[in-house]
Amino acid sequence: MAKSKKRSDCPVSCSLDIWGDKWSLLIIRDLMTAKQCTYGDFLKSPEGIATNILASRLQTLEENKIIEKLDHPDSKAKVLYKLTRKGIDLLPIMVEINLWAEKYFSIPDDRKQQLKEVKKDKAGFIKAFTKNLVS
Amino acid sequence: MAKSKKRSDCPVSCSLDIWGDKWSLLIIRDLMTAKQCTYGDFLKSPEGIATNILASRLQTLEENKIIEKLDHPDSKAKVLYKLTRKGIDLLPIMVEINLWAEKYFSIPDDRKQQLKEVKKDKAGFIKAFTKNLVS
DNA sequence: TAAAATAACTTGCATTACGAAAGTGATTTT
DNA sequence: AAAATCACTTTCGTAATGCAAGTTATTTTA
Repeated sequence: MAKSKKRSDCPVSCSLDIWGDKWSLLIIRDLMTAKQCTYGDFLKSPEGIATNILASRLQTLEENKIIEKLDHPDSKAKVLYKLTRKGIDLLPIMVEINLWAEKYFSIPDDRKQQLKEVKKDKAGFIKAFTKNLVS
Repeated sequence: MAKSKKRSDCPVSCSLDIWGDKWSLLIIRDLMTAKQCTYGDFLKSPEGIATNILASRLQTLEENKIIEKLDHPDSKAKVLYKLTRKGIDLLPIMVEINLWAEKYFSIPDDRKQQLKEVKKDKAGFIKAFTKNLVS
């Protein structure tokens, strides 16, 4: 896979160069909800990512230090993926995406419930959630 | 262009179905900084979007009510694009992207200056900036 | 302990999207 | 009246996507 050079110095452009596609943020979403995922876990998500696309995105995200690979404690056949601090710091973006989507789409009830908490104290939620992911 | 059906009920997935690509958020960025843009204005941005891609993205964003077309007051040959309220409400996401990028990339000095203000009072900044865009 | 299953990918191939360049038609300027 | 501008559209080569099947290493089952 060719390394795409950055299109400009704009922070938005630089960010999109890494995770600006239809799949990367879903991988990151999975890692925020589950903390650690195997390759197979990602495949179970409802959007149904193809195996080759998943492998390609995991590689790009790893190259950009958004995620990292770990040995699975129980089995040499499995691999664990988790967010780095850089990846965890995407949480505020993820939260705002959820809030925007809640305003303009109909979203699942369990998500709505969680967002109720978020709106009560956004900074507090981010801090607590981040702390949980970091540990 | 085929209308892509949504991949799941996840708010993140639904959002990415609309603007999850390398260009859409750059168009939105341009509209946030300039308030109104012509087709030619978008082409002037440093990332260098191709004309056919621009036309395609503008159409998708318009279909999804993120932007709208206006008649140009000075000329029948020109078209003005601006954000709808739904598009303006992407501002918090845009702000968080900028903050994340500032932390992990080196970004232009003028952007850094603006982000200093943001960090002083995020909610206040969003409110004021939104008000400016809405008017 | 040999065979089947699981896990994490990789490969092949058809379809779709992207990107660069040139072209079109409606205005607008010279 | 001719040239330029504006907002696209078209063409076409290349790259990315998506589906299915295949591969290799490791585990589990019979």
